[in-house]
Amino acid sequence: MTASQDTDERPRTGKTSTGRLPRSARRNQLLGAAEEVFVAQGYHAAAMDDIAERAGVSKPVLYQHFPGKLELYLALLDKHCEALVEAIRGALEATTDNKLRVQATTEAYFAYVAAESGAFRLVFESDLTNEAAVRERVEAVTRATATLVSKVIAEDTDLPEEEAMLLAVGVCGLCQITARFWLAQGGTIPKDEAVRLVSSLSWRGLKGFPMHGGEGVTH
Amino acid sequence: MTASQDTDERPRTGKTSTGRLPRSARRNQLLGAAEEVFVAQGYHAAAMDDIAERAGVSKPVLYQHFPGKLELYLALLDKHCEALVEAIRGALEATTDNKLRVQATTEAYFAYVAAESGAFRLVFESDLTNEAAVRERVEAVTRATATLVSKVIAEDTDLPEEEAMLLAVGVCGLCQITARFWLAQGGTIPKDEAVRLVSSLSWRGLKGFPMHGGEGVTH
DNA sequence: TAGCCGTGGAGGTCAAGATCGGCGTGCAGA
DNA sequence: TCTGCACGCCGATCTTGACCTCCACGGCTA
Repeated sequence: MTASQDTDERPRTGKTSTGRLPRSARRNQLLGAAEEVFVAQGYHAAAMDDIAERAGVSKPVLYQHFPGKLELYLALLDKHCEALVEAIRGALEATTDNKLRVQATTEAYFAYVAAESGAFRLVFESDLTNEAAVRERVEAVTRATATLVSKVIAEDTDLPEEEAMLLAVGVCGLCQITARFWLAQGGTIPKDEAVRLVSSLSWRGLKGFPMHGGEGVTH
Repeated sequence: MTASQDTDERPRTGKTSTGRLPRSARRNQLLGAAEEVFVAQGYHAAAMDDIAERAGVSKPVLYQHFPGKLELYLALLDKHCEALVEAIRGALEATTDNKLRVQATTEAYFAYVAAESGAFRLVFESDLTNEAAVRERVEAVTRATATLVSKVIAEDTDLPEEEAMLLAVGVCGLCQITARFWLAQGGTIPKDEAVRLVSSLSWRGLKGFPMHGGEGVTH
């Protein structure tokens, strides 16, 4: 009946699985475990106990590496925000043909969302948007990606800056939403087909706006 | 400096402001108070104490009208989900000209988001998406609106059902994302101008897909 | 005027974030 | 090889905060 009768068979060292790790390796392992738990359960439903258990360590170690739950979450969020922005930047820099740019950007969104870790949920489906730090980061991502796209739009159209920005936000949002829907559908449409459809929609929509020299279609 | 100095002038009874109300009126008032608090603070940060205080009643009355916090939230969510679907349905039924349909749908999204209550946050920015009941309702909204739109798309194109659905989700998402961005910008672009831009983007994107009879543009 | 019913403030419970003393391991030096 | 030391880890606990009910009070009806 005594609760301390847990019959722990510790092989010989006393550790459950991974044994003692150097500090940076342990930190990375904790980040990995936290990512899995946060992605699967969201911020609020994820308990620090869950993360510690997933990593095979006890709670105090978690607090020896991160000041608190929020900082742990922000570390992951920053990492994946940066990854997305870089992916979009890469897609836009890969070519100067704007049609191909649209395709590559759409492809980048789909690849980001399709990553097996599911980490896109931290950015696009966070349940901590009330926290100022999180909201600020998520908005910074949309602002950064949309700014990259809007520069391209503004290069070839006569649209004022704010309007180009609105369209850029729209195109990025279109990619994001459709990619998430496509993923949630679970593969009834092949990815390349979905990318082709969405980039066609974006490209035909964009190329109709007035261009330098008046080549644009008016309506 | 004391926070409890709210100078409540209770007219003559013991009630703070509204006095005794019939049951349905009280319920509506509680829903209104809950909506304000949930919109302003999100689900998790909102406390039942806050809602009761906002309504000028005490907590037990809240629990006499709603079994718990979740049910209160779901009641509001259902109300505003239904309102959005009906608005989109109305926009699509207002005409048979598809270009005007796109404009009206976009306009409906902007109007929905611009509503002074800010209730769109319950649907588009909920921080309770891990809760199955909430997730299910939010997905039902996107499914319902996109289905309405996809039927229109499928009427005039040769696209298979799944592809039309993907495009419909995309167009709805485009409206939703741009409307929210436009609102967050706080009026640097007039609403009509934003609607015009976004609906141009959507319409030009959509009308290029292959139509019955082969009139569509191929790429 | 007497009873009833709804309201209000104070409190219970519990989950989850955050923390303290003890233990065991591996290494440095003699 | 033996011994002392330092470090990383763990069980057990504290505390906070939020959801959810119990005893007194005052207006309405017969």
